[in-house]
Amino acid sequence: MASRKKKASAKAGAEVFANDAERTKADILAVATEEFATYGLSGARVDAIAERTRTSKRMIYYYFKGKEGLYRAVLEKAYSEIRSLDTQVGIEDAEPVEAIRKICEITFDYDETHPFFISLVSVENVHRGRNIAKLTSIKRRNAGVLQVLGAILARGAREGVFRDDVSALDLHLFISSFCVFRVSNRFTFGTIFDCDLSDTVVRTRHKKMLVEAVLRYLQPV
Amino acid sequence: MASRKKKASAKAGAEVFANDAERTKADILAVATEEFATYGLSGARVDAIAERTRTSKRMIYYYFKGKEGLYRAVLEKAYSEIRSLDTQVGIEDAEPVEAIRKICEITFDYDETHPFFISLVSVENVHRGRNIAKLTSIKRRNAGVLQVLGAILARGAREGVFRDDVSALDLHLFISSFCVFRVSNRFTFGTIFDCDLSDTVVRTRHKKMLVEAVLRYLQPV
Amino acid sequence: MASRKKKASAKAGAEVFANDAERTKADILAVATEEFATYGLSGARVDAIAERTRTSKRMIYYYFKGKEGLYRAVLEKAYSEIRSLDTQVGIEDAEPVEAIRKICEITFDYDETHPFFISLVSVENVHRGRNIAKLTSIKRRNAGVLQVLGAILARGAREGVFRDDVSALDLHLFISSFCVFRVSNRFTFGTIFDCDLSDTVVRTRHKKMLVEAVLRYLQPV
Amino acid sequence: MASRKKKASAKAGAEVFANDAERTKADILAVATEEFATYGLSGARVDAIAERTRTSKRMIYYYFKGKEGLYRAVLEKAYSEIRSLDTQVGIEDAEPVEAIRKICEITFDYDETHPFFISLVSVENVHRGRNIAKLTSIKRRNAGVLQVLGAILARGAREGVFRDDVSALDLHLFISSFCVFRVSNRFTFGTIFDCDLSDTVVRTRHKKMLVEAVLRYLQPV
DNA sequence: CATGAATGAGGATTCATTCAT
DNA sequence: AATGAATGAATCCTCATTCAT
Repeated sequence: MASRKKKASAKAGAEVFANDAERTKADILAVATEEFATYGLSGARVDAIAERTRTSKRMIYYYFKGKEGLYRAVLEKAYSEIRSLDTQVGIEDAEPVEAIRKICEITFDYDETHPFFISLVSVENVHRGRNIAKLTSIKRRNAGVLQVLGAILARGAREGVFRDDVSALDLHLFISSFCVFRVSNRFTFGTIFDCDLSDTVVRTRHKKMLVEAVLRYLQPV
Repeated sequence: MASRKKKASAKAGAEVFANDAERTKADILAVATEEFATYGLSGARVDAIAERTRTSKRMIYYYFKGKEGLYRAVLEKAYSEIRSLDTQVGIEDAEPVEAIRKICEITFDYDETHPFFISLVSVENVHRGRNIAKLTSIKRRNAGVLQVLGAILARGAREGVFRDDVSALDLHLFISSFCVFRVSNRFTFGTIFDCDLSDTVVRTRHKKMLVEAVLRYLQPV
Repeated sequence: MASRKKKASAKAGAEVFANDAERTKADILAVATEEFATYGLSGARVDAIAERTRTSKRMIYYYFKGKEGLYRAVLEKAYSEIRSLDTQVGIEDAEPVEAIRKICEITFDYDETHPFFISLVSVENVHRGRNIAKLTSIKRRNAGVLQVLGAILARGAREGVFRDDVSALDLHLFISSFCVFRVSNRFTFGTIFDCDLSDTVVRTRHKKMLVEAVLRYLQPV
Repeated sequence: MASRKKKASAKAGAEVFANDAERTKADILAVATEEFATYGLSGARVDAIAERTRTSKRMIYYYFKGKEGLYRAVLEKAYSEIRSLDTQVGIEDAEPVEAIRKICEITFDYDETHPFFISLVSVENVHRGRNIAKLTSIKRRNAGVLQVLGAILARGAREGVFRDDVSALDLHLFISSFCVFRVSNRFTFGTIFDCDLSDTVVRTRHKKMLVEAVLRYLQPV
């Protein structure tokens, strides 16, 4: 009955999922992402995930072996979705200053619109990155930003618009810090300082602030 | 860390603790801080905390009512210890540029040396700041930084060394982002980009980077 | 007693239980009935119940959510079993005096043979009927006696054998008082007055006493 | 400090309590009576009792040895207070019919106004009268009613106003049943039959009903 | 691929009671 | 006669996981 429905809709929009199995897995992952992001690794409940899924709890074990397997799959999927960010854009050809501005803005917007991902990363860090260490695929893919940033920095330095003593790693750290922190710590920061970081006005101001700070920092002396 | 300090001072000057009750509570809090920071709210085990304590599990319930009560007490204590940071220093009288440099460095060093506190804040944010919202004392105390920063910014602007369109809130966010992120996300960042953010050389470089970025950003146009 | 019956019928006709789930639940309920009746709501031990069951403690939580859920289920089942008492009999057609005699005797015998039920009701009253208030099914079913009694009283009055100023409610209270009290208070009463209310001779005498008292009370003036 | 206050007031109104000890004990007993009546033997909490008392938890152990000792003391006190009922009255000299009417009404009123006592008796019966069996004093005192009733019945029979085949025990059971049940089972009865047995109109009607039923039952044939 | 029933092991919490002072 | 601190032993409950079908 439930499977019937799945098959029907799978055939209707056949372009996305090859088959039911993939759909089921994706469904579980989507729900699990939310659960892990909201309650943490230990706080997430397998039962709760199963309940909000089209399928049964048994399927989680069938596809992901167990809770930790599911968590790792969630983590992997979350990280795999940012990859596109840096490679797709094709900003290496743009003017250095513009390229940096673009990267800042894209990063800022991505983090702003993906709070579950940010939360997931927090969770993983609380657990000392034990799981991400095992997912080598993430490493391979995500380290790509550094190439992009490095190329832009190099060209900027060559063209005399950027100083030449800033590493791609440090610049990425700088940009990420601001973008991630605003989202990851919005609750404690918002509570303590009585402000709403998700407010549109604030968001716009902060995006501009980031770009300005980064570009000023990169200016040659 | 907090536990280290506590025990040391207890031995150094016996006058610190009025009685055993306070000692017992402090002991529990120190251990719990580590546990919650390491395993998260749900991941922390009351049994594990009790075992590493001078007292029994029963005492945790006697003094803190339950796991969540203990967590809240830990949170409160952790936040109460930073208060000193901004007020004690007395940097309001220093030259604006020097004052800002000092604040950046103090913040950087504090976060660097208090990873459990940083982790605790992450945990609290994953749980959407539900607990910190109830601890009004934290709010009162910690919002003090803004006064200090505001005064320095105002004087800097008056003296013409700072631009006048930067709010204390935004500046604090900027500084905190970098200092906190380096610690809170050191595992995922370190793994993905194959670097060790706790390395002394890196740390020194980043501290300098922060000061430079902040001061450049504050420069009048 | 309830457990006795259950097991017997389970063996007699295997069709009674559709599946193991129902059997497991019934098994737990039977044991729990005894435990709650004997030790009260707080005095009953989930562990003790589980131990005397075919299944494990975990199942109690699986099926009944918790101790209180189990207690409520026990209460509901106990009350659902009396329903038959009044409706099945079909005494509405009998001669009024005979009908009343019958009802007195049935009530007397039912209470006499169901001490666990009587005890359960005591327990529930000590807890101020908090749980029964939530079980609306009980209300619906058990209030049926009043219809039966009312019809008999009306006919008796019409035929001139009963006075016409007695309500079904009061009559039911009258009958129940005696039947229930004899069982519910047998221990304190028996101890204080050195008598055994469960003795066959006493029981017969009291049954006769009840009928006589009720019929005399109903006589027209 | 607290003891000071007690002594002062004890001296002021010295007529009631011989000393502080007696006052403290009475205070504890009063609170415990309510607690045991409301929550049952296992449901009552020593902490809860202590908290509502002028003294500390330690005193409960000092005076009553433990929870069960306290419960027994509560039981004993509750039963000792009815004693007066039968002996004080001095109705043996009244006309038999009037004497019976009086006894019915006194019993009815006493139970109606002492719901904690009634509840306590229920609790004790759920626990199979284990504790009351140990309190021989209760037995001695309370069995006195039978003498009184017996004397009245005998005189009534002699005077021809009562039948001569009714025992004092059975009559007492009859009267008690009604009076106790109305109070002890008011919650379940009230819920199931949607009525309020504590309503003044109902109460008056039931008191009259009891007297009438008893007197009719006692009438010679 | 799918499901409801079942569970061992562990986890949080509570309780009556005692101890040091 | 009194008190705050402390506690061992339960007691209720939950969780990730597996089994029978």
